[in-house]
Amino acid sequence: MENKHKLLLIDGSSVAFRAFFALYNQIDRFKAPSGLHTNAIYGFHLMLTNLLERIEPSHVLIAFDAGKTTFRTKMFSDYKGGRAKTPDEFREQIPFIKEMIEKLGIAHYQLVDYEADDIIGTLDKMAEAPDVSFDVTIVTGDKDMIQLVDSNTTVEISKKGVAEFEAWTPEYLMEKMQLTPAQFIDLKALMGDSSDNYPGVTKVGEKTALNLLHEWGSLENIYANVESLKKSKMKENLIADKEMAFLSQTLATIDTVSPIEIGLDDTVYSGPKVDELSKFYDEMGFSQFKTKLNVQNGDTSEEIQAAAEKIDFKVINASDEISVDANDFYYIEILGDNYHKEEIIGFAWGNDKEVFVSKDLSVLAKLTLPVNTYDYKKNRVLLNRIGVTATLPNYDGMLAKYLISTTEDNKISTISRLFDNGSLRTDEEIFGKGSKLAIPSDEVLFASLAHKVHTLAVSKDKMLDALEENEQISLLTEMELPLAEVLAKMEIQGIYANKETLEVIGQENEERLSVLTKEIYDLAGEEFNINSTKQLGVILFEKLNLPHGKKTKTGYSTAVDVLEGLAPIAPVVAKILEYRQVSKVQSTYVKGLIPQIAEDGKIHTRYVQDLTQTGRLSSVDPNLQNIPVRLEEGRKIRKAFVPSENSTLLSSDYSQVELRVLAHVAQDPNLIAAFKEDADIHTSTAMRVFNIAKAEDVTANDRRSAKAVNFGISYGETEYGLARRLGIPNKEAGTIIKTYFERYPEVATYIEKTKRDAKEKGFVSTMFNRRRKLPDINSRNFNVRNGAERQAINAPIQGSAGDILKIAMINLDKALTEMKLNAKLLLQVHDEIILDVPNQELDKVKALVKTTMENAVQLSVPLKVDENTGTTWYEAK
DNA sequence: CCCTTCACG
DNA sequence: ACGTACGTGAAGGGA
Repeated sequence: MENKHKLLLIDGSSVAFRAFFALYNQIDRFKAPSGLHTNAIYGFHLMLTNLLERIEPSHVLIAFDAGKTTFRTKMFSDYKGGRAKTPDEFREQIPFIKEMIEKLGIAHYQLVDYEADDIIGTLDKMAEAPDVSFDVTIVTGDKDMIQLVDSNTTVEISKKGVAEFEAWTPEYLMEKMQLTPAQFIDLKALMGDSSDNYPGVTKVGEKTALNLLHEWGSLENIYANVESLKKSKMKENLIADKEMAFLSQTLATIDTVSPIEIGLDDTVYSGPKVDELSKFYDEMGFSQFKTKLNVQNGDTSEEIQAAAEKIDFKVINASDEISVDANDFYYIEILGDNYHKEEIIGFAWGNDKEVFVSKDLSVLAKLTLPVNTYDYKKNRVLLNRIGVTATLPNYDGMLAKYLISTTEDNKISTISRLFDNGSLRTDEEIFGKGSKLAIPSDEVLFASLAHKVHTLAVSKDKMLDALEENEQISLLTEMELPLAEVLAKMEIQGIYANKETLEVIGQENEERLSVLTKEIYDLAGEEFNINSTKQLGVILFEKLNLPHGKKTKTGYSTAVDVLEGLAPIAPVVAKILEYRQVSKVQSTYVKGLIPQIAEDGKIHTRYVQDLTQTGRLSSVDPNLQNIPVRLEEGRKIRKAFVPSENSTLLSSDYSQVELRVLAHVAQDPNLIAAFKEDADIHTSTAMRVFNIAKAEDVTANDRRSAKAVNFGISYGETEYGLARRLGIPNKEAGTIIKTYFERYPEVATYIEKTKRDAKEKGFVSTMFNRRRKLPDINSRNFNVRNGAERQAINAPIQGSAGDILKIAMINLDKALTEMKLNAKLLLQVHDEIILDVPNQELDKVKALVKTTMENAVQLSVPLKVDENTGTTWYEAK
């Protein structure tokens, strides 16, 4: 096969500008030793690295604007006029960006009288000549270059930060705006461009321009038919501004035959000039890039150490005396994440002054604890596997970092960056990733372990200060740390899963799937891969010509709601829906779970304690928080989950806990009253919103609507969303929401206050001071901002409910121990816990779980717990 | 590796 | 003028 070349063309001026503003809020952090600001240089580098890794181009060119005046200013003197002066902090960085580009082995170019766009357009056309045929990716900060997209040119526009781009292709342009690339020029001709400062046609914005183009196809055709437009202000404007429209069209058109003096051969990507680049990084103070560069070029560990920071350590063997102090940290390394299966490959302990490392497990067993940790739960499980019981410390670096901020991950390398000097290399750098994951040499491994312990020790005080500042100390010591112990025990305990039961279900599924497959092939008139949405789309919407609803960015959507609409008119669709259901159960829950059953006949999930934005847990490897329940089809899977001998499964769940939390935090009298009366909350809302006097007069449909509103409110639902969900007109949904807020006025006040608070402080909190930062809450982008507002409304509710169950679990574990009961907590599913209870303890434990959960905290409304028991999880629900 | 789909609260 | 509910994890397809 022909090896296709890939050309990456970057609008350096606009990307640099984007980079500058992406890191503008941290401008003071980015300073070279010389005092030069480096945020744009750094951000530009990040973007570049990201693009080079993702696109793997063979050729790259970065084009810059040459100066203020261009051939366009000669045509229209106001072109790009009226722009705010570029900040000095930005301008001073441009020469360094160019220097960096050269050292990275990338070509850059600018041309007097022309813009970067024209250079890129010209090279793009050269790269499309039949004898060369490159794949071209153009990267820029604004939409002007969308006109260049075609079958082998993609335009990526920087969206957010330094890593997010929106990729424009002809298909995407058609889907988003129903325009061809050439029409995009006419769009700008009509609507003008405020940043390039040409006006287009008076009063014509994007919407009107799109309507005109959809109707007439081109600017020329609009004017050819302008007289046939019905009399309106718009028609007058079009006629009056005709000249400006065509001038704008010319200004908007990129010159693809500009007189550039370079060719494609000059854009070959040669790769970094390591020594020069390394020196440049020193000048800029980019220690992380330097470390990475050294690693990529296979330097010995010694040199890596020199580039990073050398942490001294002592290697300890089984026969050595060891010393450990309660203020020390310890850290245990495994390859990958699954601490139920992976072997310990080394460990370290110590403090910011001295660190010890070892690979000898007998040494690990001698470490008498408590000692500060990083991911206590992991250590507790790993030590348990070698017969050692870990002791809970008062501080855990991972949990502390998670509580301080959920915006980033909580890796030690991230802690190093945020709370130390950032010299710690990432695990990916040390161990590789994917298929290349491997244990490094002892030398590298030990250095890395020592550095981790050092980082944890150095960062502890700063992180405690941050927790103190946030009033989160007790959240760490009284919630997350004790919970880590409870979760560790649950994970170690595991839940029995019956392989035979799963196999029987699997057998039945296979038979059904093979029948369904045949039926679908028959109805479709051909064989195809039913699991492929792409192939399915072709069958349904091209071959069978069914009406397609929404489209995804890759093709037709075949999601359930779309298919459900088609089922009545095409029998094959009903079969496909049934196939999907069975196939989901088969692949994820039968085929997926069987290999997860360990030798002890149990499944041991891992709860991720430091991930969610709201404070909930998540469950992985396997996920036991999404075992089917809603449809009988999948619910059968629960028959495979069983208690230990002479025991029963007990499932206890909070009833409407999030709405109760809402009632409490909002202090809404009507909502509180409803819960105090133990009313059916959805019926109660229906009565209030639809003005129904008696509960028995509430129809099923009223209740369904009320239920949708009750849930929607805590997610910040909009009128449009509710209308769609209920299949009613927007206006009607609007009335329902409006009435809801009249009946529950304090809920309305609470939501407004929460949004205001979030905008002011940049974060929201749960009842227990857990925080969620909302960096987008003041975004100028309507969608992004609205999204953040919904998160602001939801996070305190979902998060407080999560915190409440965490408290209940800690209290319950304690009570079970104190009462010397043998019942064991097995699983947690957000508002529900599942226990394995010896039959003779059942009554006692049932009552204990209920009271413990209902009294975890005192709210203005009662907490209510429902319970179910059974000899399988299927029955206990 | 990203996208889509679908399982749960 | 813009798209649409919050929070997750896993599997399969296809580049």
